[in-house]
Amino acid sequence: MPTDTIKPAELHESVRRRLAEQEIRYTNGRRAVVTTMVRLGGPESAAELHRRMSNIPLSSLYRSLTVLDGAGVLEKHHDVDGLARFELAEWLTGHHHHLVCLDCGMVEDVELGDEAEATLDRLAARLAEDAGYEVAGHNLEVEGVCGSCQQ
Amino acid sequence: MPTDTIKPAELHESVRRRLAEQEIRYTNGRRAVVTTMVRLGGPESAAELHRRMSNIPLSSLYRSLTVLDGAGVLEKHHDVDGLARFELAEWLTGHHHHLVCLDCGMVEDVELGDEAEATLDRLAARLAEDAGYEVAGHNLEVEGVCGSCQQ
DNA sequence: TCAGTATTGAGAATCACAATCACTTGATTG
DNA sequence: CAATCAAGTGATTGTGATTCTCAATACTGA
Repeated sequence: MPTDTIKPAELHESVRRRLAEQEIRYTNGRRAVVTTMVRLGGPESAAELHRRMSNIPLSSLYRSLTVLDGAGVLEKHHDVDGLARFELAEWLTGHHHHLVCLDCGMVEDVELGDEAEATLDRLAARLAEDAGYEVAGHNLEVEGVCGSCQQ
Repeated sequence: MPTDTIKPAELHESVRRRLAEQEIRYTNGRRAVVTTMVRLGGPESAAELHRRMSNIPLSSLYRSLTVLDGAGVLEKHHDVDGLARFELAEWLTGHHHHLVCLDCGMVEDVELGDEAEATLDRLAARLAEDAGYEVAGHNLEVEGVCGSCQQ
């Protein structure tokens, strides 16, 4: 898990700076969201986050998530059921891909080795250029059945 | 666009068989959905489909989409906003990947060359196995800005 | 400290989508 | 060909996630 390697204090400082650039305050509520995201590590739904931070009202939580997403601190994805899931942005955690369990819906972060990543990068770039796109990024989603769902 | 190469008549026949295997009728409403999907080619939302088929009530459209998805004729994805988008399943159109425009949200189907696809396949398989997953498939999503959104 | 702006909390509103239910259609059987 | 009966449809209502509104509050800079 990429987030293992990040010290919370440094991360909060990075986030604070990022927000400051955009003149957005790093309030307690927002800090709490980031802290919880670090603790959980993977992409989590608003409902799950709320379960861990029941003191923060849902509406405020959603707003914090929106603000942090807009500021590039969080990234918003949607799982198989369309539920929104948030995770710390890649500039905080490192570039990674997703393993999705088709059975339980869990999403796991995985990193590719450098060589593999470079290959993928090249593939994506070629693909985009051929279609007249200006490349911004890529994400490989691998679908399968996770260990605990297999037996 | 992969779907260019498929004759509607054959495709309908394939779909009919697929549904028949599961004792599901290929009704007019369902056929209309498939026809519209072929015409549009890419992943489309229920709302967009409804715009093209305003004679079919939304509730019926949703049901048809659910049935066709369940039967494996359509595949359901979720776009950046969490909106569900449907497209013809890969066994009908061929395996492909997605180019997403970060600006207008449009999703385009793209095919990778055989060698590239094989490489990606290997990557995905290794990745999944290392994590104890039983691989089922993969999808590469390349994000960028499309031609018309660039200027 | 004061004014002005950003943020929050509580609740209502919205939106995509699923479920219900009475009615229709269409396949099957005699 | 008509009777039968399950599958499908349309209209409507329900639901759950997310967003909006607005009054109350907290910051920030002068």
